[in-house]
Amino acid sequence: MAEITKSYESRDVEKKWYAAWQQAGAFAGKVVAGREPYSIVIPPPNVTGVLTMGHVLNNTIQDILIRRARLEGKSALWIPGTDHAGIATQTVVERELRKQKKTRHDFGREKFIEKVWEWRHEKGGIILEQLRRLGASCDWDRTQFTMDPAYSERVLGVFVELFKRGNIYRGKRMVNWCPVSLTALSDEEVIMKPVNGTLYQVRYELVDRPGEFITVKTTRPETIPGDVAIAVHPEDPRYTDLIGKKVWRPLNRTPIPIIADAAVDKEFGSGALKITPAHDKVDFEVGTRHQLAPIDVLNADGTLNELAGPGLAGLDRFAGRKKAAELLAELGALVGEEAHANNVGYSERADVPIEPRLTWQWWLRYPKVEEAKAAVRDGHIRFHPERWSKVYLHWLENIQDWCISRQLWWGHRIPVWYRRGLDRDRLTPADIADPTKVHVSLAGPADPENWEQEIDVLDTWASSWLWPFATMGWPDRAEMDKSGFDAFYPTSTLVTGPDIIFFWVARMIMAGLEFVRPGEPIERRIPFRDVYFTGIIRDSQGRKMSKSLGNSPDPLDLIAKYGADGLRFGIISIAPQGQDIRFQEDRIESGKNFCNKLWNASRFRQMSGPAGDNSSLEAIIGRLDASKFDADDHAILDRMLSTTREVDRCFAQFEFSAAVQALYGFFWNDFCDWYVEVSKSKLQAEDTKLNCLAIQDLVLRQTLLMLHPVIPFITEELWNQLGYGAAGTFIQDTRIENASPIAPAHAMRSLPIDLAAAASVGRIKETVSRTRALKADYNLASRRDVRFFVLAEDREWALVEMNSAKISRMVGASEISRRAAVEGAPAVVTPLGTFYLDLASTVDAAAEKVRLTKELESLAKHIAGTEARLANEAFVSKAPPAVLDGARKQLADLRAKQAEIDRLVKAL
RNA sequence: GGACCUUUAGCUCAGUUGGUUAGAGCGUUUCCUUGACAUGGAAGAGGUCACUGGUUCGAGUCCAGUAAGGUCCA
Repeated sequence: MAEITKSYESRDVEKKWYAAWQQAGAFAGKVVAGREPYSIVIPPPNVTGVLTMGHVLNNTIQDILIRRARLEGKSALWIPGTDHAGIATQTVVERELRKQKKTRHDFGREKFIEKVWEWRHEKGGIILEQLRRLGASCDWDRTQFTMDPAYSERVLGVFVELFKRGNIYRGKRMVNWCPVSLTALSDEEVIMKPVNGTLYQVRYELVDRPGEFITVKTTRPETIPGDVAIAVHPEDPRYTDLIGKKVWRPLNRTPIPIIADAAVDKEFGSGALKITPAHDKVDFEVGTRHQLAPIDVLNADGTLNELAGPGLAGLDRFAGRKKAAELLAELGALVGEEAHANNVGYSERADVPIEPRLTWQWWLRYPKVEEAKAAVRDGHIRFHPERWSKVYLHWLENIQDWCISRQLWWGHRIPVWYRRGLDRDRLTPADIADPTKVHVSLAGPADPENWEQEIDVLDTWASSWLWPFATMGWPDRAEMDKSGFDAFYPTSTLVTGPDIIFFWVARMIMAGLEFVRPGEPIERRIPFRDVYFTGIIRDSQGRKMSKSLGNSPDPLDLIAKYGADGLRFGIISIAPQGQDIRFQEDRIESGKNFCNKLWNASRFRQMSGPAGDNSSLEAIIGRLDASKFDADDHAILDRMLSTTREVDRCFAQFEFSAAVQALYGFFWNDFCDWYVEVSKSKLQAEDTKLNCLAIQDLVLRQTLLMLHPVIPFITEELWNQLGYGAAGTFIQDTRIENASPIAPAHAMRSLPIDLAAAASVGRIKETVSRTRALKADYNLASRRDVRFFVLAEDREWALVEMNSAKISRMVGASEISRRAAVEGAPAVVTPLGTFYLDLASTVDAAAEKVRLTKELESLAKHIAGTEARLANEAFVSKAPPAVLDGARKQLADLRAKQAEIDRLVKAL
């Protein structure tokens, strides 16, 4: 066994073990008979992405779950992969081409897609490499990409199937158009932002009553050339006589009608609304109701077209807005302007205002909406924290059809072929359903020369919503068998952010219910049982981390600085369930320090004595000699068991942060600060040495097992250095004993824990602590040769005597002796008697009096409080006996202490 | 406009079904390089639990309202 070095150096250890794990196939998710399956699919990161702190948190949690499952003896599978991120990837590659002064059109669709693939093979998926650095134990042999041929076939197959089932239709409807990406977006990809704009008051002159006007308020004067009517509310008395009349449209001057429609809000503006069906969702509906043909005045890129008329045509929409206002002013039609704050939809990716635009698109009527609600409402799928289920249900209640087509090149090209020569702008639903006109299939038409394929591709989310089953070979039976589909589906836990609850979580649930194991019970068809929503990582000022702010640390820098384990431990310890997280680097440093502490405690064990037989739990327990147990042995084993129970509870409830804190407290405070310190005297005595070493081994072994999912590298290294596993095995090959089985297991292995003895440690600790404080008060904290005299009852003194070597060492005393009486020395009242500090002669009586009086004051306050409670008739008659007893005992203790200090003060 | 979250020590946060004197880490003050660890140890200071009412013998915890900050949806 090599000697453990003085401090933990993460770099080499991480490299060594990750390679060893991979080489041994330790992450392979295999179905093993008799082992409960446990599976996770990674939320596929964007193939253009690099590792962010959000990924660190999210993937650390997944790794914790999967590694814990392995320790529990489950067949654990974690499937990694990336998605093709249509817009993002296409944008990245186009940006590179622009450096060569080229656009995708210079290459054409086929060649451009080749370029994207080139980019993907060169630079895509860096993030998966970075996840390895973090220690993620994914089954890398199963890495998937949504554009892989097999995966693509599954995506397109689903399109064909949903088309057959009548869920998919083609329609010319208002979509959210991104004028930068030049594609439609789904509602979910539009972010509403408050914008300070201008509300323009524009008057339209009545055709048959020159000099009379109707005034409307609009934020978008540049769309006036697209106006087809002015609408008022049918019950608005101000306008009833005008309904049916015509007004002059001020730009591109033409008469347009005044119509009545209940959609108009009488309260807003003047109560009259300009109707521009091509550029507003509500207006489009109004226009349809009144059979008014839309006039589209915008080009796809957001510039105004010829229909906008001279002066506006060719301008960008924002320049056009200013220009339109100027033109209106010149015409005398602009009668006012006011500041106006409203919400404007922005494109999520390009961060520009979207345009409502009328285009032909493919739409999906979501399947299994009701069942998807039931799955969560009835608890087949559990959300953590539970409150997100409300958000989920609310979205499903108000669900809208999903625009699944995108005007991009990079993506799954929609498997629809149109008969050559058809006018695609005039296809009716009947035409679409007619196989002689429109062909929908995976294979394509048998006579391709007569057909033209749809040029649009599918929304990326229309591929990732199949992720939990398409990554496991579905629907190909042979592939499913190969991947263990029958065992691993439904997956166990999904770990993701609440920001994609609509984009991804809800859609996966509907997809699973629609396609997997039709006819079987709901719990067999859902894609996962638990969904854990992480918080969002913010900077120390609470701002979201973003590239533009530059406030996002590079996780790889943090790994270099603090180690992957330090980063993992740190990030988990600051990530409470369900809350956003303020990132503070010093917490990551704490993670590193904890690793070092673990390292050095192990080093201490190694230096303290020969390694015994550590090859199994039984072997270590076999080395224990219960007859040699003292209070500290009982206490540390008791705390080990209670910590195990607590960690087990935390895992069951997805409280990772609490688990890490429990382990931190147990290991640092109970084991290192106390047990290791008292060990130092126990190790001096030959008759207690071996038992003490065995206890250290038992505690270290169990601690390493509990910590391994969180900090896999260092625990693997120490596990091997300390010889807890057979040669050639990993820590994950050992079964962790969970809280539920561990207490009986230890009891059966004749490990009797004396709880009363364990409890006495509390009194010893307090005595040590108070005595040290007394020393510190007299500036003797660092002296190791102080003498104490003790006034104590027989029972108290017996405990002091039994533990005298430890207490002397912990306190730094050369001698602790019992006296019948002591005069004129500073003293402290402890649970084990009154300890007098022997200052040999000189005591500052006045200072000592001040010190003790202060303590008396504090005591008096507490005594008064407790007395008041006990004097309260209602409390005595209604409080439960245990609380009452506790209060009485507390009062008795406080009074005894008060009497003793009183005596000390008088003796001065 | 609707829904949800947050408010506890200088900072970041715990606080399980209401029950002894409200905890942790970091920071801070004093002391200590003693043989696991200075990435450390010891001792200390620091809180009217946002506010107002209510329920209760008892409220950081339950209820109602108010205020501030945040998120999502419209």
